Amino acid sequence: MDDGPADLGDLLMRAARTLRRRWRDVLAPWDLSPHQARALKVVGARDGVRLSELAETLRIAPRSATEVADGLQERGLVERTPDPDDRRAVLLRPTDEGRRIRAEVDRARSADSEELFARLSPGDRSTLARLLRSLSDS
Amino acid sequence: MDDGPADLGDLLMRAARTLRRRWRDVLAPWDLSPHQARALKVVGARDGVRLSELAETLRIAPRSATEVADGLQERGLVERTPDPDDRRAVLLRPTDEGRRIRAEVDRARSADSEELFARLSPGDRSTLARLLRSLSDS
DNA sequence: GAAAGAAGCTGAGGTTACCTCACGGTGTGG
DNA sequence: CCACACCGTGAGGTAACCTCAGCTTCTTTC
Repeated sequence: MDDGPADLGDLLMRAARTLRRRWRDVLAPWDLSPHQARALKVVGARDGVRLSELAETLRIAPRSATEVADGLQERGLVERTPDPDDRRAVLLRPTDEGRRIRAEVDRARSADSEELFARLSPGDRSTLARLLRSLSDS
Repeated sequence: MDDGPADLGDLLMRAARTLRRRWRDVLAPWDLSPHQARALKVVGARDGVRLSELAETLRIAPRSATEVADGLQERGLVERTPDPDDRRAVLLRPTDEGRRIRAEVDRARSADSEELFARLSPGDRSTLARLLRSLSDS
């Protein structure tokens, strides 16, 4: 009942938590962790992504990217192929199944996002976008 | 350089990540995890907090609250005292040191928060507060 | 005024998602 | 061609969660 936190930081965190929880729920049917979903999206985005690129994009250590890739590969969503240009490197690319799942998840997520932000008027939404944009990163 | 994500959900997450990272940095001097800091704040808020209350406030399992409390107790920031009204229960209360640290952290955090949100005009700040509030939880 | 059950905390042990370090295979600049 | 940097991954560790079981203590119910 106390909608207490007058502090903007708290409010931002709280809203983010709501969104994160929702996203987790949205993802549940596919049994993907948020990170895996994000990785799948990255891998699907352009064709052939190096582990190191994935690590950088996800902002995790290279070793951890290996693990995320393992998880996705076990589920048959991505496959590892050698990089023809650099035999040290491995390229990740989505399988057909991976592409399909990626599309489904994308759809579900944006539908959910729509639903959440439907609480705001269009004007409010664009205001929010502007404000959040100016807060991101330095 | 790509301020790419047109999606409000992404923007919100991104802003939250910025804030979270900052908060972690702010906390670093005291070697406290975000959760510990939050717990310390809760314990300091009203005098004598049960483990179970702490768990509920932090939205973690009771067992996990025990661990958070352990951590804080090891650092000498809180102490466990038996609840006079219910001998099953344990009350957490801050030590003097705990109170001191709590105040310092509070100050540092709100200073940092100020600094971040200073990018926005006062009007924008209150608009943001309103919008975030309406997004929180259901 | 017991006896049954619920509630409070914690020990034991597991999971997840990270990490660092070391290593073998591979490119690259002097 | 050689020293060095870089790629992915095995090994092993940590932090922060979790569930389940167990002990102690209320509370309710007959």
